[in-house]
Amino acid sequence: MHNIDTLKQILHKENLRYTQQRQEVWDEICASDKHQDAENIYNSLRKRQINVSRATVYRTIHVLVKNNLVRRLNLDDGRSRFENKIGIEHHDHIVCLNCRKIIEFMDETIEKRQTQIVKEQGFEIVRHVHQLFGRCLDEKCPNK
Amino acid sequence: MHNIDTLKQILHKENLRYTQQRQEVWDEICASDKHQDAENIYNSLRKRQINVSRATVYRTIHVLVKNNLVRRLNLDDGRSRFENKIGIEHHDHIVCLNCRKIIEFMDETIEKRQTQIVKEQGFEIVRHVHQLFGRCLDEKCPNK
DNA sequence: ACTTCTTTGAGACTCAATCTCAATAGGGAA
DNA sequence: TTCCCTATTGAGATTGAGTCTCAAAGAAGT
Repeated sequence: MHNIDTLKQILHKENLRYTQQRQEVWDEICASDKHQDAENIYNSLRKRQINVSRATVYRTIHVLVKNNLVRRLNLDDGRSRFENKIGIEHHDHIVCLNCRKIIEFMDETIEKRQTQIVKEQGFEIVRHVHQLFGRCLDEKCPNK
Repeated sequence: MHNIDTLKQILHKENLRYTQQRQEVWDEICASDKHQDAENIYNSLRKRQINVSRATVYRTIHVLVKNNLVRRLNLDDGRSRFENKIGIEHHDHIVCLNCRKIIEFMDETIEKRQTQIVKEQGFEIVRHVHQLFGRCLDEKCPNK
């Protein structure tokens, strides 16, 4: 399973040990296409009888984010959410303010302009945040 | 002073009373072109012998944000920052990860694409967040 | 199996932000 | 002006996401 190798590789690079808990946290993030927060990840693991502490969940996430296996999302609701980055195309997010549905988008024109703007300002870009908040027209959304 | 009228107007609309504390918080946000957090605002007022509590600072900010006199910025550093919106052109932000310098930018092309994308996805846009994080080339930046 | 050094878990702690509630103060009516 | 009603304020308690501590458990080389 490639997930095991990916993890082992970055742990080795960081001089960290390969442990069951770290593997479980990484698996949990990969297993879901939802944008889970730390508490969700913790609960999902506990529900599956996997013993991991909150502290370990948070600590593992840090390592994964630092090494670009995982992206941290801040959707202005007070907690971070996480998504697997491995084998996933870059994208940004549209969020429904009513039902919290998340849609991914990616626009070449915006990406290019962005790079251009940062260069003009004499910056070396590291990352960007681009989120569109609105109301969706979904039937099931409390909006309608 | 137009700031007084602007505030009185929205307070009236919200069935809230015009108070000295609310005026002081609003003045403080208008007085600075920095992107201050709530604690900064609170401290600036205290330093000027103005008695306001933290609770009142936070409560007032909510009203100002809700009524579009103030914009809340979340720059991923754990606390909100605020900027006056009255008489200010729309813009987004570039942030230096080293010195935390903030530069404002605005790009018509991006704004248009954004609106288009949201429409395509069947959303009604309410607001957006667009932030570019990187490293600046400023002499004084701990980066160099 | 031994040793060394890392990791883990439980719960204490931090910090921004919110809430509580008694005391204070707008502001309309008379 | 004074009265009255209700909103607002301030001090401190509380919340909640996230971090830290430290003793016990575990990885991994020898």
